[in-house]
Amino acid sequence: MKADKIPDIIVGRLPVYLRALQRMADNGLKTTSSQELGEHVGISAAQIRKDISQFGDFGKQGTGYSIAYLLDKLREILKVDRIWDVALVGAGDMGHALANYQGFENRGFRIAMIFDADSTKVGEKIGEFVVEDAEKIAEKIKSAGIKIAMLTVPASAAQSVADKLIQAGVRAILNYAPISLTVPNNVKVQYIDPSTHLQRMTYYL
Amino acid sequence: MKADKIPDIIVGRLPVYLRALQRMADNGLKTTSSQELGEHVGISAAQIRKDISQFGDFGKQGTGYSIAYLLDKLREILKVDRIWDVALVGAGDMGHALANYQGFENRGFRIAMIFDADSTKVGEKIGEFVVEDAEKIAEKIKSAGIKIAMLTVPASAAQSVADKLIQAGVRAILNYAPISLTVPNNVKVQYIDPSTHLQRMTYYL
DNA sequence: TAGATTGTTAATCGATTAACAATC
DNA sequence: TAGATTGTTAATCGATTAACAATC
Repeated sequence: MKADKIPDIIVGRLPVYLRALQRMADNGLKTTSSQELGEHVGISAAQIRKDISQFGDFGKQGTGYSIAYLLDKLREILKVDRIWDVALVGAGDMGHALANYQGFENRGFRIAMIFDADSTKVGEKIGEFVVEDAEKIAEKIKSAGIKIAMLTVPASAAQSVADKLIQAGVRAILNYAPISLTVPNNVKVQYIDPSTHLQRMTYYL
Repeated sequence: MKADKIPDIIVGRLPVYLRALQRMADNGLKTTSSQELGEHVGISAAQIRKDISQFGDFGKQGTGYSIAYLLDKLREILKVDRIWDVALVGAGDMGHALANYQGFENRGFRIAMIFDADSTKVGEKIGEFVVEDAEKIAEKIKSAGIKIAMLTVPASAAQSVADKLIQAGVRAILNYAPISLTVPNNVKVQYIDPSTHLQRMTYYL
């Protein structure tokens, strides 16, 4: 069955399924079951079947799911059956690590430009890119039609940079700055803050 | 009221409250309300009151919460009223960025040792640390009593390194490798995979 | 005191699980 | 055909919200 409005929590699990399936495909596997996929990602088979069935009937009774077919479908659903240009703002250590990161390849993303507000960093070469002046964010992002940005600036600058990005048309922000951003509800934010993630585990130690 | 078993989803929000409160304190604020805190972090006031009240009566009718007091309590609850030694495995770009990251200070963590399996990296100085041979993980982590590790190794090595870490006593893993880990249920894992996080947003573009 | 805001209850809403007919 | 596994339903479980008495 196809539902109209898919809960965020389900959408959030799809990339995890996608990643596991990509790995299975790399290992030469052709089919899998909700049971097997569930064991890989630590989610119940029932939930995986329910999640996937929100988008269509992609499996076959008796044999499970064709990995290649389900990969195609998930990529299409998540709109990563294309390559998205991503802007990176902040050319510090984290920005450098992301700029050199190979893990965006084949996952739907490509860093297209890097900005920094620090004039000593502007002009620096990082891989194939030259760091551009943060003053040019609005102009460059608008003319390139970029919708996705990664933010690796200090917390004190994050909100104002986010505002500028959104103003320029960005609709998805991956925020590495350790601060909650306030954004309009047509803009999505995901947070990566290692300290916060670690603090989610210390409670249980 | 104090509940015995706190849902994971509530524990997961506490670090976000903690971070916002720390910021308020840095800005010189003395008290806040569930309403105000909620606006900062994008969560309803009712939910914040409910979450916090699981652990005790930390607020005052009419005036709200003392920021300093609530900070103390949250740090205590999350067990970050101390400094945890953390092992970092993987001295690539991401490992370097984390080794140089200033954001663990005052959040309860300190990197204590860095490992890599690549013999050309062993001995390298990163900040105040010298990269140690991954062969020594078991021995060093056990003798230091380390419970927390960050994993920035390739996906292909992540599971076997995780197994070694757990064997040596690690109970919390922050995994930067783009792969789901299988761990016993007395071990916690948090995942940081920029591609996965980005894919959670493209659905909505 | 009057106003503000908590902690808590009950109602609502949403997510997960278990079970199984359908069917490959 | 016999065995396996899906998609879906209904039941259960859990989380969020709204409302308000208590009280600072």
